Amino acid sequence: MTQEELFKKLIAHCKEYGYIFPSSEIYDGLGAVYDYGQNGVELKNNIKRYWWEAMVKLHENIVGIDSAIFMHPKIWEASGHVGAFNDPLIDNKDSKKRYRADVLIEDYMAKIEEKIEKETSKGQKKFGEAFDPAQFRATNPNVLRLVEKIDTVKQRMKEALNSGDLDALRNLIIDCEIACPISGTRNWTEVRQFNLMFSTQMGSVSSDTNQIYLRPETAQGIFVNFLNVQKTGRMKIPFGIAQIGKAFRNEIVARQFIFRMREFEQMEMQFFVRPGEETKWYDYWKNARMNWHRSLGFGNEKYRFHDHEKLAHYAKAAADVEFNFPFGFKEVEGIHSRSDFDLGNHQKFSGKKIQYFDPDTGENYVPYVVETSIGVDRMVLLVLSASYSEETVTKENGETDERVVLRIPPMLAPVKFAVLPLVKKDGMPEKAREIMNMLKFEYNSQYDEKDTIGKRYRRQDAIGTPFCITIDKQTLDDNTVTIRHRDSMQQERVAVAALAQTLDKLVNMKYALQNLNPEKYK
RNA sequence: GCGGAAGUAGCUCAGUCGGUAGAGCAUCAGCCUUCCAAGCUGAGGGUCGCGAGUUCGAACCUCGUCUUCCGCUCCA
Repeated sequence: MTQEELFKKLIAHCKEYGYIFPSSEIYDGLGAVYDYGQNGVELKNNIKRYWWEAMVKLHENIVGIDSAIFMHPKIWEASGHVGAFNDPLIDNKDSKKRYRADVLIEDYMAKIEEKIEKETSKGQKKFGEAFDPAQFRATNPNVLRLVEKIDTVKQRMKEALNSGDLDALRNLIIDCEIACPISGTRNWTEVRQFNLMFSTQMGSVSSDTNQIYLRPETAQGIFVNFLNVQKTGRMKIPFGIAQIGKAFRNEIVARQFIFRMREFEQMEMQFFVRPGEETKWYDYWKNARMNWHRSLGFGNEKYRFHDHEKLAHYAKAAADVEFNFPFGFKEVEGIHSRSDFDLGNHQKFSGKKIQYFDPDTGENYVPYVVETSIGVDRMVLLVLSASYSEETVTKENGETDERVVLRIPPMLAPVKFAVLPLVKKDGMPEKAREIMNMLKFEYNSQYDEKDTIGKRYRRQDAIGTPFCITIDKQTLDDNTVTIRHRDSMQQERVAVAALAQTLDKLVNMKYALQNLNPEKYK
């Protein structure tokens, strides 16, 4: 089976077993939007809790917030999103290639620059040692014409971009006779504005509404609350603020199931450090976050770092944690050294002083930021694609059979165990209910008495339930049950009195968290 | 947005020459019950993606449209 087939099967499995449904399905769906079903929401919540506890609970100097999705429009100017998330795009009808209109024009101008260089070097040859490039450029008619052309184009582009006049931008491309580098033709579509931020209006009277954006990242909610948290929480640098929340991006093409969605959830932690110490903390968090990922036990070889060479507008250094998805190594988390870009810009745009007085050094400064930012939905997909497996099992009579099993780490599994009476008679269902009632306050569980026991085991395998508690005749005699393990299919017999404790060891998240304890690395 | 493919029951699919829709699995109820699915009986479930057109008659032919998947383009 190819990876592509496997991925398709996984998507079908997610729908069939209540993990993920296409949004608005009865209305034919809504592109790149998905809903989490009864099992998906449990998995997602468990992932979020594992992250939150690893960050906030285990670190004395990290606290959480939950900021609003709506934010002051100026924030997105300060963050650089208004500038960087607005692209005028144009397609070549022959090659089917899409370009940023402003980039096409810039490339065109760069070519003219090259021509000027050529002219200049020609002049150099002609005049030899006495050649003065500045003088040449100011007088040579060819160069002057080219310079004038650049100035005109630059001016027209600036006007078009500033006024948002897309037709003017297209006319400029036509007038410059810019051709597609692939097809070589000048058969262009209209220029269209792609704004990656969703917008809406705030204020009910239409004449004085403000356009506001749905946040394209959660980080800014942390930055604008930096002073609030630092002061009210008496936080001392270095410290972090964590947040889990929805963000929205109007992706041009959103694909690959829940990997790239228009509405998605992020888990972000901004760590504020003393300038000059950012590299130390950047390395620390790269390490800490990789350990968190590896603790899930999917195999270290499935993860790798990808260090960015081309950096985003805010970044000084950036690395992705990549996971080997069915469609290749892809980013699940980013660790970024953001310098004082964000706090500095908010200081500038808001006019409010955003600084920290460091009692150790006696200095006032704008802290530097090291960010860890992970996609919740990508984590869900990671866990599901790493867990999904189709196995051949050999029966007692030698025949083979297929089973589909989600090997989700027990602490993340939506349903921790199922309680199953071996048969639906002789008081077994009653006994099973009794056990169920005893345990249901601790864990998510299911009761099932329909169909044969083997079929019920397979049903639980398919949703990833790690343990099945089976009540049989012996239970009624000596008050013991069997625990059937999902991965090995092995059974062990346990006294009902010891059941709660036994299960706790198997499914409680705290044991994994103990292994991540930052104190251990001090 | 462009190109390609596909939309029939919850799922996988069949449906001949145009003649009012079928199977298996799944679900539900009952029976039986032997610790690794597919024993027996019965039941529910579909405006054939949507809209026009051709026709006495359309799941099937024609046109349009929507959606999904794959590729291209973009990606903080």
